[in-house]
Amino acid sequence: MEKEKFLKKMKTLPSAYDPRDHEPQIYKKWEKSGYFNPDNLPEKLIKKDEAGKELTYTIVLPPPNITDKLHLGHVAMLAIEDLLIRYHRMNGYRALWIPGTDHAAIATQNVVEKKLFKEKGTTRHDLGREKFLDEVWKFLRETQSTILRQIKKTGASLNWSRKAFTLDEQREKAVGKMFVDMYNLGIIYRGERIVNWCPRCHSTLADDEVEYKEQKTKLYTFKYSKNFPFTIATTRPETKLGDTAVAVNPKDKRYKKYIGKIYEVDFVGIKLKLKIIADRNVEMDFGTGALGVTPAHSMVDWQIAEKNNLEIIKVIGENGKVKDTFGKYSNKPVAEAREMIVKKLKENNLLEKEEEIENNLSFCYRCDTPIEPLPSKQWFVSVDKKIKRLGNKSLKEKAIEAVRQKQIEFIPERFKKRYLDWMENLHDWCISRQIWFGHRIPVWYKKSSKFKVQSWKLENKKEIYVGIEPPTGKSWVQDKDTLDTWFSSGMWTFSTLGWPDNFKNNKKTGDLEKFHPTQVLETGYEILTLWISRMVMLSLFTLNEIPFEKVYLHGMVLDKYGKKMSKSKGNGIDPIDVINKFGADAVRLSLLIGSTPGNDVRIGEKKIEGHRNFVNKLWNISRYILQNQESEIRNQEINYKNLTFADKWILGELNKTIKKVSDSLKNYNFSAAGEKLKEFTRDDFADWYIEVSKIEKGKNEILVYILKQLLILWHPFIPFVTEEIWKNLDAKNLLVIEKWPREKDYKAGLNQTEEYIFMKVQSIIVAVRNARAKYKIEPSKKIKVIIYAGIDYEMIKNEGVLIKGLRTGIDKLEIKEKGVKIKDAVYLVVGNIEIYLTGAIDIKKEKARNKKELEDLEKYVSHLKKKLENKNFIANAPKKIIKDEKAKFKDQKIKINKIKTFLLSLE
RNA sequence: GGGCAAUUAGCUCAGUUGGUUAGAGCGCAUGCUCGACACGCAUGAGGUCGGAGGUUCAAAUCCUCCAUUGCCCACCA
Repeated sequence: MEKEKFLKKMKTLPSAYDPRDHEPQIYKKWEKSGYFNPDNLPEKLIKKDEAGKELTYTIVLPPPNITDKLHLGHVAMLAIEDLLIRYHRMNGYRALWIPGTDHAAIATQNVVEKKLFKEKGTTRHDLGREKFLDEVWKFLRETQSTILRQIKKTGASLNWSRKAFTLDEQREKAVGKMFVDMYNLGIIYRGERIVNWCPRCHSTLADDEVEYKEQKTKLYTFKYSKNFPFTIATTRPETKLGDTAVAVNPKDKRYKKYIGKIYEVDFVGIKLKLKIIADRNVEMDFGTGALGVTPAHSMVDWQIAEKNNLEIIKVIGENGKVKDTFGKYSNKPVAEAREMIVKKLKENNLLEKEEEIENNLSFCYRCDTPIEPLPSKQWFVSVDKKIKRLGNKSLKEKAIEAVRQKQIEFIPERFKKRYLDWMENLHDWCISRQIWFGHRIPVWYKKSSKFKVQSWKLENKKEIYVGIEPPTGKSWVQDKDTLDTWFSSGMWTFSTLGWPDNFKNNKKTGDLEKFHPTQVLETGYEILTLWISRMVMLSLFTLNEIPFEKVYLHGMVLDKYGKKMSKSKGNGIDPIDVINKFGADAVRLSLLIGSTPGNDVRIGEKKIEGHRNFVNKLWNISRYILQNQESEIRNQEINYKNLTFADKWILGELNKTIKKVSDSLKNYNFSAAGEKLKEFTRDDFADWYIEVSKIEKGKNEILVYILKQLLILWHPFIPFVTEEIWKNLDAKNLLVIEKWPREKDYKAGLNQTEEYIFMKVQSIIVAVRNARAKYKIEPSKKIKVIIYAGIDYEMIKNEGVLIKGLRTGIDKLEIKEKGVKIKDAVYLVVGNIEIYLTGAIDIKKEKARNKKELEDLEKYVSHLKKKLENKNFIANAPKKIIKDEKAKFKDQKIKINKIKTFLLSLE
């Protein structure tokens, strides 16, 4: 009769939690509540600092590319950030998490270009700039909502009303203002730099568009002329027409005497003036150890030339041919010029050696043409120019200082070194890109002028106009180039908070005042240098304030074989698939647990499945409690006067868990926090306390209380299922805004001895329960159990002292009890079980059973006792004695847990 | 070439400033369908912590060297 009633009750909630039935509705409910917007959070939840100012907590979402589809790396990022945001929201902060997308100029342009070519066979040059950009925007309108929609599926509590895009109107304003400000201060200037030029595509290539290939090339060893004292080696004789120096290693004894000298030579009919200079980048072992410096056509040589103020002679033009100022070599294609020069050298007996070497050459990723490094006019941000407003420090200095002085901290710390190393070697930042999609450079030139300018100082103000709004009149042409995407995303922390409108007369207002600097920037370590450094510099430049206090770097998400996930390999896990299959909670948990900051994480479906199972476990815990505890008890206070041993213990464990979880989260140790919660939920609460509670059924407000606390603690990790259970508990508010539990002293925990004994008792109680069920013993009947606290559970079981009796039947327990000598027993009651714990043990009897082992044990125990009791004895003991002591027990394979229990028994 | 990391159970990984017995999940073995949960429960097997030295009363943890793997940067004239 009673059983039927119970089973009927059980049917109201399904035994397996199906996320698909709940997640979409829950997210809608959250959005409707408005709590993702910190302005809407209830006043009474918000904490204030000593000055009476409300606490805020801000994270900007690293904007995914607008054409992206969600991958597991995104989900890892979202899970971590959502965890931080939800945790702080529940802790009384006005927590703001700003969503947005990045226009990802190069990537997006490439996608559209490829698509156009595939569908219509047209290139962007066929279309022209305006029509091509129309196509890009058309494409973006189709794709842009995908990533945002997918982000919502993960449960991310982003403030959608503050959504931003790196190329929207507000950001365009910010970018323009930044450029103009920097230009006016001389931080932005125009200069030359070597770029990767594809003579076939007639365009520059970004560094990541260059492909390197091992190739066999000829290395020529030659003398420039007869009057030049030594030979040099090159794979590109034709560029030697532009040499202005020869570099050697300063340590190289062979050439030391030549350093500083200038030679005028006749190189295959062309006059060159060569200075011998020292540079430690020159390898003594390569070639002849002497390097002909061609500033205009090699990256390294360019740097050497800059350092040594060398003249720059351009030999090769954008068409891949020699320029027209080189006599008979003029206008010859590179390969032809090379042949001619080699031939000439041979004729003059200047070619000493011709050998084949393996060489790493750069090619255009699109057309496989060898790259021609060429100098080209570009816009730069100076990182070295001192800025008055910043205490006469440069951007570089400020950005280094902020980290050195620990205004910005890295998690994990090792990335601090990488940041500083990179920063210290930082050269001026080239911000112009020869692509069409992006923020167009806000510079206009007079149509008539030829902008032959080398640096900002030489700009003729009448010929150039720099401003946010275009100049009036038709005589102006805008610069064709666009800005590096990192220029706009580098402003992300403050451009999303209303800069420049919210920054008047050097004072922050509105959101900018409230939420900047942000607290954490959480992103993948691969963009540490690309993005983070730029954000630091731009924020310091314009606000003279750091953009964020902490940088948390997560690793890459790899497949279960440790490979990068990619579609072409077919090894990728589509997060949307697994979210549908296992639920967003399970996916999030899989990415949070078992991963540590800065380290890559491997993930396979099996892992997600395991966490799905755990989520289901939590569901069933609540299902059991909900069905057994009537609603009137759900808000009842705990009566601390009337606690059982078990109650005290579980409340004590809960306190420890709250502390451990809170501490771990504060230290960005998400995995540890999650694992501790899992351990408490399953091992302590479900497998033990709930089982014990079944012994004495009835009202138990502690069950409900602990469940509620658990839901709060779990919520930042697995928001959906916890919110759903919370709803079933007749809670008035959404769990999103529930207060995080404080670690309290309930005076409910156990003392150390009690705890130790209790740990022992745990398994016995479960065994009793099992035995009761098996032998159909009335729940009301009292059971008396006697345990040797001094003996390990394993020993008890093996030796069949008491537990075996329990497991095989209560009757036998009674019989065994007769032979036991009890003294100094501890008595306790759990439900209807009376437990006597005794430290007494009949050593003689045990000895007889296993003499050898026990002797060893006793010896070791006394040794340990000494060690434990007298640390000074150990500390002060001569080395030799300690070593002898150790040697005595070296070969004994004694399981230490036996020793420990023995130790207890001897005391 | 420069730098950073990793190496712990069959697999994937934890292991906070050196300190009682090196942990978890998965997998494996055995037994459980008893009133939340088989997406479950109980019990168990499995590790000389990559190798070699060193520091220390005490090392997975600190130092040195070596090996293997991965990543980042520079780029070979």
